[in-house]
Amino acid sequence: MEIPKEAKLTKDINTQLNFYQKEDQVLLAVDCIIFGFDKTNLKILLIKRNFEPEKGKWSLIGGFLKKNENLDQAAIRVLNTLTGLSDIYMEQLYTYSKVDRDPGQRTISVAYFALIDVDSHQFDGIQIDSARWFDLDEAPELIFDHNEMIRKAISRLQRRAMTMPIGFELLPEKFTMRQLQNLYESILDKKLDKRNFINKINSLDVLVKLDEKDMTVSRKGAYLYVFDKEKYEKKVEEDGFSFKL
Amino acid sequence: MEIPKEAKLTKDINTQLNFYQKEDQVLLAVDCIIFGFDKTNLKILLIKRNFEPEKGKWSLIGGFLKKNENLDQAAIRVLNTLTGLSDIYMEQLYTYSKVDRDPGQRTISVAYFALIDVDSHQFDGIQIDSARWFDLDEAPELIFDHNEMIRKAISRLQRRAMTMPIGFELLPEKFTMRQLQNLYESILDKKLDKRNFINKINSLDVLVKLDEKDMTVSRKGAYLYVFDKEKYEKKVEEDGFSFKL
DNA sequence: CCAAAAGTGTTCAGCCTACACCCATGT
DNA sequence: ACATGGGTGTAGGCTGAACACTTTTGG
Repeated sequence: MEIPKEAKLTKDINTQLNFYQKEDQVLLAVDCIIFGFDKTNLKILLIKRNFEPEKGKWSLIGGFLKKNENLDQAAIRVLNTLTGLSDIYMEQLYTYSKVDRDPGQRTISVAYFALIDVDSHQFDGIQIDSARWFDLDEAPELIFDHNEMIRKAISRLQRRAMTMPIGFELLPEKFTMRQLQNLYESILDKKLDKRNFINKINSLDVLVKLDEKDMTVSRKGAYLYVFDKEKYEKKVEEDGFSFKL
Repeated sequence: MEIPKEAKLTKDINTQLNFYQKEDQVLLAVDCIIFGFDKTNLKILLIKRNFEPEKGKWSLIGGFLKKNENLDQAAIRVLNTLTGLSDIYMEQLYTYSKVDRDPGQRTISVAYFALIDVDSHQFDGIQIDSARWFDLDEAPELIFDHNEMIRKAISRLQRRAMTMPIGFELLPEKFTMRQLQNLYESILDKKLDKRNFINKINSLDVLVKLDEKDMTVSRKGAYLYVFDKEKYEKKVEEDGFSFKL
């Protein structure tokens, strides 16, 4: 293995581009957009920074990639360290690299987004007192390019919602049709027709209706459903849903 | 601006994660998946490496991010340096970070993909004699995780093709319906019905039929079309196409 | 006159959309 | 008895999919 430690002139352009230049090493950060659903609204988790730069401002949670882990692992570690959460759906979103995005130092940041059910994870371990859930439309101004990250995360989430029922991650195990519809309305940011929605969901044939009712919201009570994980996964592989709403 | 140069113990977990640790800096590479269309088939451009590691094997073109540029710029620079091409559609795809993906050194790679019309860019400047176009299905085994990158690029391209007519980038200025259909068939990897395809394209109302014919392929000749850039851009903003095929 | 590609419409089925009334229950 | 949310079905329009024959002209 030959790794030139310094650039040298060469006519071999092919090689030229591949020099290992110590000075071109950078810090790689991971920032997490954490979407939560509380049975009514979609929210994101933000923290108030208690360190420089931008101390006191709101931001996404984040950390740096370590030498001995990959990005997925770093994202999981960051999420876990700051919130105590583990075993959470996470997906890489996009890599942000504007030269001056962090005024303090050259940092490239890989954004991830996570989906969780707010109530099931009572933050046994919310490690940060300065963390708070915000409704999507009332999120504050964030540091650096974090607002841009959130915008992109929302549009990715919207696309995901059309391709597959996201519910697994964002809903409690048992949930009502109304809650599922609330979730979709939050994600897509529009009202949906109750009957059409239910028909659509039922036609996908991935839910199981229980004999149990949720009596907390209405007098009449609403039937609870669970995902049929097996049917769901099979369906994802075969057709991959389409799901126009 | 305070940037601790070394980690120190602290109870403030919020800060702990954000230490600037020199040792955790990494090299950031950019790899480009270059799709080309030659009026009949979709291809990708690969080079034979003439440097270690993996000298002699086929790979994507790539290079390292420099301190004073962002990733988009690095991708453009890499593409331009190696092929002479400029002013090309490029889009960030995904960031690959397996710890041992490059056995030589810890490298994280951001994959980009580019779309070009093979014939319009006769590689005035193909700087690399060892570069070659491959049909999608006959691409060789590549180094590292480059095959995985290509798979992801193809599926992204397929999704793009459904959201908007990709044609601008991959076709010459004037093209026939058959060529456009060939393009879509290559991307989606399936045969399409001629009449349905034409009806669909026409209903989008973004093409202009010229009085000119391409006589090179058939006795009868086929009408040439150009994109109506204005209508196209307007449409992308308003509806954003949908485009089921 | 034949080979090769271009061009052109219609029918059917499935899916999305819009829409309104009764039900069950706790207070 | 009433207020609140839960639950249910149908008709019309649009869009995607399947499908075959005629036209043109160089050789």
